[in-house]
Amino acid sequence: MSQNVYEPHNHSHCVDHAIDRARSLCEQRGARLTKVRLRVLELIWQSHKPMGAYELLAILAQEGFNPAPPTVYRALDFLLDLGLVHRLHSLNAFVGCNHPEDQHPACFFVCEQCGKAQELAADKLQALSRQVEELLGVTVNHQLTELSGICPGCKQKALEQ
Amino acid sequence: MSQNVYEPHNHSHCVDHAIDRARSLCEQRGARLTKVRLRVLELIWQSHKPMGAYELLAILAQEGFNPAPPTVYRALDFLLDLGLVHRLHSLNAFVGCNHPEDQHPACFFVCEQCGKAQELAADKLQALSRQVEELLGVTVNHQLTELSGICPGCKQKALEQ
DNA sequence: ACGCCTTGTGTTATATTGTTGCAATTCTAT
DNA sequence: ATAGAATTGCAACAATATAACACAAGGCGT
Ligand SMILES: [Zn+2]
Ligand SMILES: [Zn+2]
Ligand SMILES: [Zn+2]
Ligand SMILES: [Zn+2]
Repeated sequence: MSQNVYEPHNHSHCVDHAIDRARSLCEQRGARLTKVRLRVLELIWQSHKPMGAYELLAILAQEGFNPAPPTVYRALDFLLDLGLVHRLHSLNAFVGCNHPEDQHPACFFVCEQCGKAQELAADKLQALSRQVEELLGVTVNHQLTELSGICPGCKQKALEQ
Repeated sequence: MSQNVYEPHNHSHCVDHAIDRARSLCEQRGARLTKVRLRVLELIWQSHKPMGAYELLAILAQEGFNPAPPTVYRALDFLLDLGLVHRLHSLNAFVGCNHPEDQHPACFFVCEQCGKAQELAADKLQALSRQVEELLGVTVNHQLTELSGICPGCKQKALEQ
């Protein structure tokens, strides 16, 4: 289990670690972490709130990058392939992964109020996957669980009003 | 656990049951299962392959319904609210639910080859939900798990070629 | 350094999916 | 009958994602 993003924490640690791991993972895999790709990853890690492709694109455009959709989608595809980010389909958004080294089924809780996403360790989910394989005789290739609701902070704010 | 859609079965039973339950659920809730709504539900149940909104719309248009996007999205919203269909975000598609009576976290396996979707009983998932609530102090409102891979039939076909 | 191949990028256009707003109609209940 | 609510028709439009093709940059053996 990773840290809890709903609690105060030194977020620059999140960012630094993410970028470091991205660099070493790329080196290890012989992949090129180019300027756009790195910048997209940085932007995604600016907060724990998943970002949309066009939200990213707008910022890239301001910063002088080629302001066309393929720019950001290519970078995102690259990052997704390496496991450096996850895609949250229910939000059409992307969020950084905090343990890209090992492939894993993604599981996220997203606060419907503040939008922050917390990735969860997926031991149970791996088990689910195996169970489904036995039950149906299928082979599972991908798996994504998306939970949403209200985080403690937003509950508190709601009470105060 | 529901039946296995990857095995041969009398599919008209699936359809009939689904429509019957839809009618009684609507009556019970004082909701109106209008012509468009019923037709959309029927179309969705034509197979176990999730259908896209515009795929549905094209058929509706052929059948003389108002051929504008809101037509189908409104019907889908209605069906989603009642729990008669589930939305598979990773496919941008919709599939019938086989036990709409009780609200439940959705869990589907979708074959990447033939596209058929099997809904799975979610005992473990309900447990996951509670676990996440305790762990993070959050309240879970929605939950969706989407698995994908290859079903037995498609494995077999692959071998034969 | 040179050519060669692979990978990444620029550019334009287009496809797909989903929403908003408002008027007209139909249903329902008093 | 009539008021209020739910449903539908209609016309734009917004948001998300991909295709196709040309060009540039980097990596590699010679
Ligand atoms: Zn952080
Ligand atoms: Zn992850
Ligand atoms: Zn069936
Ligand atoms: Zn269901």
